[in-house]
Amino acid sequence: MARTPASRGTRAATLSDVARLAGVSVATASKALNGRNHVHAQTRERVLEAAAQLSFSPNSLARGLLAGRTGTVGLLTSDLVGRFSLPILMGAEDAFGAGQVSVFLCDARGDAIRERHHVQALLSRRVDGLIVVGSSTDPRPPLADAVDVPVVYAYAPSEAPEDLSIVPDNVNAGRMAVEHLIACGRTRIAHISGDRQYSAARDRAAGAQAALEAAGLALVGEVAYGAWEEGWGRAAAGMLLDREPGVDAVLCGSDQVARGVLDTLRERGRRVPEDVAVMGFDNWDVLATGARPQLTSVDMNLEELGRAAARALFEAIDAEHGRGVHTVQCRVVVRGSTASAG
Amino acid sequence: MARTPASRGTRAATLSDVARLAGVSVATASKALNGRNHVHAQTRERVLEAAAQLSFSPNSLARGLLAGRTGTVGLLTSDLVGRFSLPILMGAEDAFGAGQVSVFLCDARGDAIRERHHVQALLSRRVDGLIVVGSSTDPRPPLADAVDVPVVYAYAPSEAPEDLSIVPDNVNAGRMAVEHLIACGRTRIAHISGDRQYSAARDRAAGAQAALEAAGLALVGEVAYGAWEEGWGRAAAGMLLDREPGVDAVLCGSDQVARGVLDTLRERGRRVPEDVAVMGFDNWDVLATGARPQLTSVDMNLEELGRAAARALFEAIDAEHGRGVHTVQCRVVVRGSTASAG
DNA sequence: AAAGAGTCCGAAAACCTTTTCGGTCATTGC
DNA sequence: GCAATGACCGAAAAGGTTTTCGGACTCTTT
Repeated sequence: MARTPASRGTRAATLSDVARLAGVSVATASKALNGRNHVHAQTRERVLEAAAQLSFSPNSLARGLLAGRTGTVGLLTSDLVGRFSLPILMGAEDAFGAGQVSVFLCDARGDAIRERHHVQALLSRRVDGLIVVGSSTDPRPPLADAVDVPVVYAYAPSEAPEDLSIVPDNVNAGRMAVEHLIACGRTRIAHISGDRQYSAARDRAAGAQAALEAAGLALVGEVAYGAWEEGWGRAAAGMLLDREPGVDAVLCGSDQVARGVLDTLRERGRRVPEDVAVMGFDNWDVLATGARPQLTSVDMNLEELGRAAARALFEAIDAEHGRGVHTVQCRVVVRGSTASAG
Repeated sequence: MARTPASRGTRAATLSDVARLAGVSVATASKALNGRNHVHAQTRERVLEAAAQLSFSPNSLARGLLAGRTGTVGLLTSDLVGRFSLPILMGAEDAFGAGQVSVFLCDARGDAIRERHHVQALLSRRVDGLIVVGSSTDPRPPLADAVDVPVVYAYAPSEAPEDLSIVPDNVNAGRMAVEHLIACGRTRIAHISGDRQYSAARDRAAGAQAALEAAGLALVGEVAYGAWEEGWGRAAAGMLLDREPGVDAVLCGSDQVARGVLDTLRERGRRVPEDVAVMGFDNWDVLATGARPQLTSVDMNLEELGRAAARALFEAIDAEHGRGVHTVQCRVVVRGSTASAG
């Protein structure tokens, strides 16, 4: 006999089946399985045994329908392929997965139409909350639809100030980077960054310059904005060495840029870190640990950001909705490219 | 008044609300909204209007409870952080998202206990099917629990031959790579690969050697197994040049290894591709396009693999369950590192 | 004008679980 | 022995949707 969908295995056991096998009513079975009041120990034992025998698993749909809560949340990303969504997603999944919450994953591909479609689908599935993950740290418009569940924006803050957003602290990241270079004894520090259109680039530069001023120093040359690519790093490093041969540290806007800078320094015969220290941002493992020497980088703690977003959503579901933009701190991961100058 | 969870917004509108506003019964409202038989056009219009006014969105829980189908699937990955799960996940999400299916994402972190926990949770949510994504192409044990919904294994095949698995064709990938190098006029081809423990490394090497034999050639030296790291590529390339100075092409086990090989070739004064052609596997964009010259690489079409897994799951849900291991073809992405030797 | 056909709508059951409330039984104290 | 109490169990409703079936109404045909 062909295995049609209807006949695939025996239909999952229901509470009625368990109750019948245990010789009790469904009400008693429910109470026994949920550890509720006033069930005789012996009866409970019978019910548990029956449930195990039928490998009973309560239907979450029915439960959710009744309770008005589903124990699910939606994770709406606009750019799954990107480097930054993933760790955030990991952290969120981590924080939720520890409890009883399951995560719906949706990728809007940066398309507003698709985003609305996904939001509608999630609402129809009665998610308890929503996390919206952006693909850059630039603010994004809030969700188009009116949603009656809590929403937390992660990485990219919402443009609406009354929304709750959790973002990395790029300004402080720039500050910490420069402070590390200064602690390594560097004083002639240049900054080769990525695309100026990105607030991440501007914020990091602002933080870096603030730290320099605080130390009574100034940047060597201007901030060199360009692209988030190795090729830009190579080219910009060449120009920098031509114009400012005395530079003793290069802070790079990303690890990709830093890889390019390292290449050019090597070719020009500058030793790293003895002659010039190099730092990146993002702590992208494959780039940072494959470099020669291994690359010191600022980690944005994205996984922690994801966990923070999940926690914030929990709180918003259970009680009051938080507001405004919160930041997650970053940290410097020290590797060979910034060993202290003897 | 404090906004308690109960008072957050007005409770979502139900079909009864719509029916009442339209002045019809819930049955009629349901039929009108679902385009069913025998509803007067004018009545339907009234219902649609009422639904729009209340921004009614049908409760998927109730629908799923009744239909026995939820329109959800579980995506169980063992290694979300890894490079390979993500595109597969993208492709699957893509194929599902086009329809009416939502995806539950779970990361088991490579832990069997956690995996069982997630499977139980997914079954309790009555998913219609399951995709299990491995973190390497080595076979993995099948799911521990008996599941009464279709399961498709992606990337890592199941050890059980009666399960349905969809994997990249690594043997053919190796073959295609060597054929490309031969087409570029190379005859003295060496192979520097990654960790021998991985079947991906062994399969690619086997395919490469088969293609060489078919062309009446032989590998220069032995296959150099090592680690999936740039450092190994640099070291192995050094040894290779010492032992086999006449080599005119290096096939690398991954793009990371290839980056290391490129570095050493440059330092030894070998021009790429004029003197030595270099190829990688994986087509990891950030590594391949950042290299000098840009790196020719074999793309495993992982996103297509994810789509194929989703399609296979669709079929298994609707009808008969397929069996055995299916492969997805890969393709060579040509860049500067293998330009034809004049 | 009556019968038949066709069109449209509504009542009710089904899906599965949880919770409330009432009922049964035994036990205990007087 | 009787009433009160407590322990345990079961009936029923609720949650929102879809579907089936029967009923009511209208229009056409003879």
